Amino acid sequence: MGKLVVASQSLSAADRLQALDPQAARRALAARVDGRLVDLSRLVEPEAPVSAVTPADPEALKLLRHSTAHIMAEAVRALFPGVKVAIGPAIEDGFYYDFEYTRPFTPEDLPAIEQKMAEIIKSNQPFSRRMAPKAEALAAFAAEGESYKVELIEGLEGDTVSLYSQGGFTDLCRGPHIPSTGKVGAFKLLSVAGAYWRGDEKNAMLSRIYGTAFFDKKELKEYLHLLEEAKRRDHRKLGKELELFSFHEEAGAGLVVWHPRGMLLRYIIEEFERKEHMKRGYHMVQGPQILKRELWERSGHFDHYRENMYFTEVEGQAYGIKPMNCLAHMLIYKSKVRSYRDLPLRYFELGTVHRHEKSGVMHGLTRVRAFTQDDAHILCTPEQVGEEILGVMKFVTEVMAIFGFDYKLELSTRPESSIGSDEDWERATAALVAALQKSGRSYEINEGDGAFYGPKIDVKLRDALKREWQCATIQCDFTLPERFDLHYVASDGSLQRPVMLHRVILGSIERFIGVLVEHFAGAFPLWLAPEQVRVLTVTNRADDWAREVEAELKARGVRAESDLRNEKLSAKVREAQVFKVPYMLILGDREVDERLVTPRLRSGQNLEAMNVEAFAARLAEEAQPRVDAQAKEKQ
RNA sequence: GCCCACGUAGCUCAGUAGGUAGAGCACUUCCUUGGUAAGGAAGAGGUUCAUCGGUUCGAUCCCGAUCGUGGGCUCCA
Repeated sequence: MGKLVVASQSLSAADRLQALDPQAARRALAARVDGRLVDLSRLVEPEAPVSAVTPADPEALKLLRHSTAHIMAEAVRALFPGVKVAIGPAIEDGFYYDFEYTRPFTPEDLPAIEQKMAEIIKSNQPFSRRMAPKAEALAAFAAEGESYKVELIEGLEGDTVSLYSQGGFTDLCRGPHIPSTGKVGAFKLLSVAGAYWRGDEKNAMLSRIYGTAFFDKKELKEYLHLLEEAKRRDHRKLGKELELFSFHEEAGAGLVVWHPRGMLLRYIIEEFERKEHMKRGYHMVQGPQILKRELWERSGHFDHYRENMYFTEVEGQAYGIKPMNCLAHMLIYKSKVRSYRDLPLRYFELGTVHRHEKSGVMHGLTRVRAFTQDDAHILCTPEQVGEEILGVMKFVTEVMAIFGFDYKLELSTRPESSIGSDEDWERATAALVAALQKSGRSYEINEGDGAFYGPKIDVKLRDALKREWQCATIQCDFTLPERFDLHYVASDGSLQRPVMLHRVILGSIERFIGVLVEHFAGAFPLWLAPEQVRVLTVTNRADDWAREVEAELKARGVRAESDLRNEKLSAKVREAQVFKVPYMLILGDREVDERLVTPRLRSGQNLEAMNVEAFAARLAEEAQPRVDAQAKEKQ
């Protein structure tokens, strides 16, 4: 709460704004006093600077949505007597409110709630704020059976709490709110979901209703359109349409089956990765899928990661199916005596791991139970750690630029369940922080979000729809080298302990491909497109020439196919468009006579007829790994 | 793992107040040789509606369990 002194000559924020700028005052939803948002009805000191928060203000939507959540709570209370209200904040794209009722709410309940909300909005009830002594508020909520509010108040500091009322509904709330319910221009309830009280799975499951609100109907319509666009780009839908991959109930949840086109895409990405790693001094290695259980006990995985692992037994010997690739890499390091002159050693593996994810968390390619990481472990001296981390960060920057992603950085620190000494954690964290600072990029901190063996830098990609995805991560580990007793001979002849960095660039190939599909809406840039060129014949008189063109392109390394079916050209064009093939070559009598091809771009644009050599030269130029601006355009 | 919803032909979806199921696309055959997003005709396709069990004279439709999917929560590359 603000520490505003109510002087005798204090005016409400609304009055102050009225005096300052009547035009803005009319549109104001709240006021900003000393940088703090307050209700228009709040009294403010005469000297305090006041400005209007109008719908154009970035904070305004949050206010509106939070107020709409209150309106929804009022509607739900009116329609479902006995319901308990929990919390209802504004979120990224809207708001929600959590309830406890004799039964969970279902989508069928939403229309009635929306209708009631519309009535409340139409009646234009003012939101009014009052401060109440804690004891009084507690008694009031307890009398109504609002046990969640009671719990919230008990957790609050101070002697008084603020309450907001509109119509017949009063809620514990910090505020501020819009002046009255009539300011809600457009809203929609979107979905229902279960949610744990206070986000803890040990607590009761509440019934959550999600919705969104805007100042006018046009904005709501645009938002709903964006949801449609996201649906259109959904990699699960496109993955099926483009014949990239499939999932099968009979195979198991979260297990991807790659079809030829999807596998080709994977191959292209993996080959790109191998080359990029070789350029940067990594060695390719490969470990087995299963390793003895004792090894997982030694590494700490058995104690800290068992829930996520699959185990099997052969001839009385217990094995763990690998959920991470680090163990084999340590065995390689240990296979001979290492000198400081050998370091850093960078082991790279496209390693397929299996993790037993909880049944409710799988999601297309982005959350699966078996996936391949572009994983590497860097073993180096303590002095080399900083430079190695920076090297990885540079690697990430270069690769993301090629794929066309912007990203942000996060630092995750020691979690509750972890191994290693405090000193090691401090050293490791300090090394990451130093590298982050040296990189000059800003970063956020996630307390307690590190891996069990070390802190990490997470890289979150931002895709074309501004959604964020966790892909790359860099983890600093002093503990596993200790547990596996790794060492190297230092320049003075003494045995020293190396430091290990765990890192991935794309993360999981599966997830990354899912993100790529959505980012490009399936229209991959030429270098990634599984099928780069499709040769289309106008009549079967061009079949021989088409076969020749296809063979010639293939010989030059172009991924070309031809469509010689007895179909009209328009049908062939349509199918190639559906598969989002970057180039079509139209071959009719004219092309046959002059041994030419007429390229048609995915955008619909036609190029002049040219010979195969000229076309191949154009492709060779365009097919370098880099972002094709055209491919990012909407299809 | 938890809450809610859903699971009908390869795909997208209709349908039955419980009486043994339909369309479009795709597929096959034939006709058509047609210049830039679907030419025409015929045919085949579900062991009967995810699986198993229950209620019922009778279940795709009601109930339960299991598997899977979707939206969330928790967790995560």
